[in-house]
Amino acid sequence: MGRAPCCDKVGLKRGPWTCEEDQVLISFIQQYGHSNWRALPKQAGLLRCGKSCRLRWINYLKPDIKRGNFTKEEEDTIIQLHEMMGNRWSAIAARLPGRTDNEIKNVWHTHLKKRLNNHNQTPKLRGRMMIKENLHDDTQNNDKNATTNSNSTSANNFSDITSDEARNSSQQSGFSDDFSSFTDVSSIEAPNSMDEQKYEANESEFDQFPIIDDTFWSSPELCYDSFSMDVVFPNGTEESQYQFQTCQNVENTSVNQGDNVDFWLDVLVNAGGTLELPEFGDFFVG
DNA sequence: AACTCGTACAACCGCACTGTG
DNA sequence: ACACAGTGCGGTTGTACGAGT
Repeated sequence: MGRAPCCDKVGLKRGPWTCEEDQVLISFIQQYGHSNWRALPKQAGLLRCGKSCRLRWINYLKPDIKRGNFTKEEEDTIIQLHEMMGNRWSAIAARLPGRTDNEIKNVWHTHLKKRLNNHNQTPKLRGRMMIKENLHDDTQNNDKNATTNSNSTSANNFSDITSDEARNSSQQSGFSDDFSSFTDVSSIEAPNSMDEQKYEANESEFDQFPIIDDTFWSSPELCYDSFSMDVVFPNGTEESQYQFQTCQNVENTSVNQGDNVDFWLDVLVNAGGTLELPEFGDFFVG
């Protein structure tokens, strides 16, 4: 059985909104709010369906909507977030205050896709996570996945290895102007230092860490709650907080590459700290 | 001036998700 | 557990407008 349509289309107006309709909608919402979109047009005296009213309000009339062209920074952010999240426009819009998912979607299809195509190819997100120090205690996973050695030697090795990998990867992709194909996360600082414990992973352990490719964020085998972190770019000029959201089904988790993914993501969820990217080559944070 | 074509963006459509009875 | 209404989301379409011929 199909669902009933959201509104009865008979007698309802479609197409572009007029100034008068906008004014009616604005003043009604200012006065009564929009607790029920379905009932709103009738109450407001608009010959539109509730869905159309909601869309018009959210995408155009809401007071905090930022109009005008996207800045270079906003476009860069969209590119980065899109690489990370894919076509999850609402999630991307959540990171750009005043911008709507529809607007971002449009600007992606009309401007940014082209801009990336001009670079011959879309940059690939690829990366590995590594926790160096200052993390919450997690002794259960700690035994399995990390040592408590606070010496930074391994972290340096890690940087060397990934630098080479990054360079190789970048060469293979032939993409090195604005982005490369490797994301490297070398350290996380937890905000709460009371129960911190230092972790470090050696190279062989690191080799088993999950690669963060496109499927990482959408694979049904990798289902986690959301987590966020600050990413500091190596040139020190850009700093952004990235919200990673995945589906919520930890029950059916099965990770071929071992349990490390559980551990690291648990740590990330709990830490919410700062990531400092090592100093090497070009790279893309997606 | 008239026409065609491409671009930008607002709006629509259908499906998915969530809350509720 | 189920059905349904309301809402959110992403893909797609429609239309206005400017550039080119």
